[in-house]
Amino acid sequence: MKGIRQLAEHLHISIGTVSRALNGKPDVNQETRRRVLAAAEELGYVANQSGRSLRQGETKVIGLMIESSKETVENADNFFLGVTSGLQSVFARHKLDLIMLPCPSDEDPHEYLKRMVARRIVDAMIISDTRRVDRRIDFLSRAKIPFVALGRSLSASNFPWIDLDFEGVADHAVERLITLGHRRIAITAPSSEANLGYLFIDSYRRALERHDIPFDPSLVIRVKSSEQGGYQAAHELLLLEERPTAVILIYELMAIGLYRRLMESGVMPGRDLAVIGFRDAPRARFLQPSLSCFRISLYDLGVALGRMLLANMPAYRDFHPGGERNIIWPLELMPGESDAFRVGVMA
Amino acid sequence: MKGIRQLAEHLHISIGTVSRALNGKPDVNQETRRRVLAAAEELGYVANQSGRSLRQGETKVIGLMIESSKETVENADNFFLGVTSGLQSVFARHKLDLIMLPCPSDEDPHEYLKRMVARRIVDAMIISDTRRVDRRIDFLSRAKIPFVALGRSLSASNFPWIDLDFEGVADHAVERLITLGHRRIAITAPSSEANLGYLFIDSYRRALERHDIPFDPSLVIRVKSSEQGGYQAAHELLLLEERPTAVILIYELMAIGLYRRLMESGVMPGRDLAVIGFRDAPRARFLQPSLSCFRISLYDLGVALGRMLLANMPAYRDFHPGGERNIIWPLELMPGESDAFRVGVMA
DNA sequence: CATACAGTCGTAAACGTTTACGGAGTGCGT
DNA sequence: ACGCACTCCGTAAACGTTTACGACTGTATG
Repeated sequence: MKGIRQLAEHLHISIGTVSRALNGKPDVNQETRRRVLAAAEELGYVANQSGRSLRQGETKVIGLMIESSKETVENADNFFLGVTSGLQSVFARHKLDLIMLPCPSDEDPHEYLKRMVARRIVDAMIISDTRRVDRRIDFLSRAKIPFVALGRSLSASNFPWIDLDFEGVADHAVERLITLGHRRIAITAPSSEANLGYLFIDSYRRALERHDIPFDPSLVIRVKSSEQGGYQAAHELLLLEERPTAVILIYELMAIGLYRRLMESGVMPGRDLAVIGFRDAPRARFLQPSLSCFRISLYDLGVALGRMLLANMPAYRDFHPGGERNIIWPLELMPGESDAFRVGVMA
Repeated sequence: MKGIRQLAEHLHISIGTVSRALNGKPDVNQETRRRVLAAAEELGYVANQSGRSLRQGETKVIGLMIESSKETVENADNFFLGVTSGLQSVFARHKLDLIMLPCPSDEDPHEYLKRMVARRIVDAMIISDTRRVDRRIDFLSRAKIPFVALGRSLSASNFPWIDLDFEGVADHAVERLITLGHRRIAITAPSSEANLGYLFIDSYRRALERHDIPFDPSLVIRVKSSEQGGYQAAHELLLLEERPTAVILIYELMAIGLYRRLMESGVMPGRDLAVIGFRDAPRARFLQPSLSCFRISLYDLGVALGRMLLANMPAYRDFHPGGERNIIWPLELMPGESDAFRVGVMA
């Protein structure tokens, strides 16, 4: 099957009518439409996207840009795939397809994005891993390409984004640990320039100060968000002269390495050191001890992202009216064994 | 910047010349080309992909289809992102872009693939998670769409694929465990219909029989390839009347749940039960006990996949001559603590 | 001096769609 | 008999490129 022309010839009708029939336009006879659809099905005809989008000026494809930097590869995990299903459930209703655009690690994300957008491969964009200052946001705003960002940024004052509630997590975690008697609480932060690190630490600092606990920079451990990073974090914790009694992890799989390094020194997580983690709670439940973890529903997050994006696309705005332009995505604590003790009680 | 026409007008030359200059065609004056390139850079012109691919009949885009089924989401992990970097390093040299096509979980993979291919969004395909019988392979072969599969299949007799050396892994693992004194060796298999499970078990069975150990179906544990699946696998192992002394895991993160369940019953992995795993060795090293793991270089695998694909694309064949049409991808054992004991010695 | 040829560029067709426009046919009321 | 509204369909232009072809120079060759 070559194109709509062959299909039209096969049916002995004009190509215009075939197109209208396939696209559900009103002015076509019921019977004709039936025949066209049947023939298309039979011959396996599907409209060539290049021709269509050239004519219409839109591609019906949404891009989800992800960075395959070394660090992201190590911890991206099921994160994006989880979000993807939520996104697709929203897009499917509008016959929009979602593709993932992995930015090569040796290419500047901003250049990559520009290329993809300029080539008109997608109509709209979802970007992630936003930097503190992120040129992509200015670019997309200026170019008037609909987009949403997964992650806040200082770059533009007003653009649509959803971000995880890092502040809430840090705050909640600190409060909880303090209630359990902890006063010396360490925290891990990513070594990258992603914005989330700053927010996480800031909120941690504020929560501490609310309880008159002075902020100690040596308790902020900058390591990679991976098993290896967890191992290294534990290593650094053990070297501190005054050892903390609790640690907050920014990524749950770090607990694997952390646990190991601790045990190598005879320190038992969940008894000698409290641990609280972040993100994938189902997984955290199976650690030993199970990790107290702030859970996030990736599917729902995807749905929200999709809705917000459509609200910013003129062609779909009516289906997804208003809604907030920014969302701080809440997380839910799933208590585990890793912090289930009071300081000084067992010691 | 609208299109090539505006660019041409701005330069006071014809649109044909502009196109030739940009595309490096020979019959254009050095000085003219310089001016065109400069103007394009300045005005930020990038060719509209729809127009280009409509004319040329190719999109310069390669699709990597991944399934976001529940199970894949849970264990896909960094696997695809790792492969992706290898693929991109190959494609970059030919100005090909890679996009990931996540098949929605509620859509038939075959239908999804057909849609994507018919819409001409991509020139070629890399498919993964091949089924034992996989209609996608017949379809792509018949439609003459260049493709490679990550995973064998029984579907077509002769198509390009690369597959992990499941047989080698199972074989090697069994041999190793037998050398260490084990006679009763369990193994996990995915509950899905992916082909890898069959190969894995088949080879395991053959290796056993080579040593005159009868195959015991109750030692094949069908669980999900996730932490949860590992937990359940351990649970089932503990219920067996004659408990095995070793287990082979098809996915390394299963060890988390497995370890936990074992310890809950006072069984120490690496002392009371030997464990060997599969795939991501850096991560496995940080488990406690560290997991003996068959390592796989995702980047190199991506490079090989990319090369094989290009060898099957007429336009690029000359750059990537011959090469094997099928590759069994070797894996390397990284010994850990999880199987470092001899049966009966410590008991 | 005629011819050939290389170098450079403009012209226009083609790729596969969608869609504005208008025309053919029908039924109905005047 | 005529106009009108309505339904359905065909025609052709347009989207932004690439590229075959031919035209036009200037230079070398016979």
